[in-house]
Amino acid sequence: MATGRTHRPATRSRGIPEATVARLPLYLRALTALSERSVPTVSSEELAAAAGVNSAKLRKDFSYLGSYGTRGVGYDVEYLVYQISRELGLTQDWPVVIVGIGNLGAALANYGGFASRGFRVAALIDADPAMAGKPVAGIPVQHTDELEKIIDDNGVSIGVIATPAGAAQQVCERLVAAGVTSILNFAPTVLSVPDGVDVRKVDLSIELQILAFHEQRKAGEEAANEAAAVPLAPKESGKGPDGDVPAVMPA
Amino acid sequence: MATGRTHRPATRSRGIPEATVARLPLYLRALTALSERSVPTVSSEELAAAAGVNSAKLRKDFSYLGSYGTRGVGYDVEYLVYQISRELGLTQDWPVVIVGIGNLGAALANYGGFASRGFRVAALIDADPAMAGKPVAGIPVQHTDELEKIIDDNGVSIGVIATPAGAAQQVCERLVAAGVTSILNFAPTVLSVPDGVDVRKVDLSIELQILAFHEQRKAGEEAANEAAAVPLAPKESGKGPDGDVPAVMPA
DNA sequence: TTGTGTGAAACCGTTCACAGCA
DNA sequence: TGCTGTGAACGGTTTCACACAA
Repeated sequence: MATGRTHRPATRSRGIPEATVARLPLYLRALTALSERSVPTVSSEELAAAAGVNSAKLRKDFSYLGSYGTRGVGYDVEYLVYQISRELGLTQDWPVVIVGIGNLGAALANYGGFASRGFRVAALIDADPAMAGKPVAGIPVQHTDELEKIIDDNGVSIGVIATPAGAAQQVCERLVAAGVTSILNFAPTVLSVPDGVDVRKVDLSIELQILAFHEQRKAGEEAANEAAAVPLAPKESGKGPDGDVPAVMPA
Repeated sequence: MATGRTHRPATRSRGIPEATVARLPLYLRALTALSERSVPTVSSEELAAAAGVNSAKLRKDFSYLGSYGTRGVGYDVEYLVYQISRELGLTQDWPVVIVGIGNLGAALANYGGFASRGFRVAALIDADPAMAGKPVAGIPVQHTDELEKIIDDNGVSIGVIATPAGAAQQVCERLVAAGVTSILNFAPTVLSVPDGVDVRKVDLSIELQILAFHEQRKAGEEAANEAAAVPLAPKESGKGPDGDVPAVMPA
């Protein structure tokens, strides 16, 4: 940094906790909104509220990046936007390919927030020959045969898999073999990848199931049909919500 | 349970750790696949591999549900499928509404895995009057005006928000006011909800940014242009990836 | 002998509370 | 005085390692 004498990097760069990394985009979004409203500075309290976290967590998170911020005042919005962007690697261009241009793939290609923040859809790839050449979100779909060439020509290191579950592992292997080292997986499958390749998954079905779990608990508590404090009660009698155990039983 | 004498519930039901709950759908998926292949039993090792976790974690997770499983043998697949389904609340029907039928909303409506596992798309809702009546995934889109009535008539407690960011908070408030207590949010905004309402968010842009962070780190390590072990080196000179700090600087 | 179930230890993330700087 | 930056306490999660049941 040219003029950054007052800001010593301290714990610089090595070992930002994963939980913190996952929140940086949240802070960045809140800061960008403030920046657009030309707000010059924010306190940890205000920014935390905008990002939906508590202020202690936010301050701790920022402390891993260095001592940006002025005691008694707060944080300089523009400066923080830059620092977080740089930390996340958003000051560079990330070409991305989307494989599997069904409903979801098309939605992703059209998603605006995708193209903002440094990500650029370099290509859309689908296995269906009938799709080839058809433009989606202004980008012509290319056939899977071209996958390796596309990755190579565009220097793609991030791939998005939006194929059916059955095709995902195979697509993943081709992406990795072609040089992709980060994968965002929308297919409902566990992907096996070699060391050094990052996979993040987004799974609608799993999210819904987690919600259902909590929803069921709420319903159960609400109608407190089981006596409130029964730590070790027998309650052996058949009391399933909708029948009993299925045909097959364990030994 | 009728014949479940051998399986004492132990820690039953109260307080399954959140991290465990989040993995149950993963186990369920792996078990369902085994079930379809008529595999009668699995060891923790095998199932863990299929679910992409390690076996110690899996056993610990299952221990919160009770002592299903036979020492020296493994777990009965069908029985576990049932127990996890019940724990997650998937033995009952969950009507779901999707609000915002753009590219993403349509993709969600068409997503098959959605409709499986107990979730049923009760209605599609959009603010655009031109969409009203148009069928998406075989379900006619209804106008936002009908939102409260739809929630009420169908006893909906889970809502999916796939609107633009600007509309999300307002839609959220209407859903909550109408009785929805679990929300899956695809809009890139922080939603404010009253206590007792669960929100889970899915954010493509955030996932990509997290990948970019790690990707950048890999690139930095690979080309180890900064001398390997320099814990407290000055390195003050301008060395930004693409220029230096922006115009606005902190005090 | 095999593989589950689980205390105990190690690890990570969050919250507290306050010293210290502008 | 106000708000950041951070050590220390806390709580949750993962891993270890082994007793114990089939």
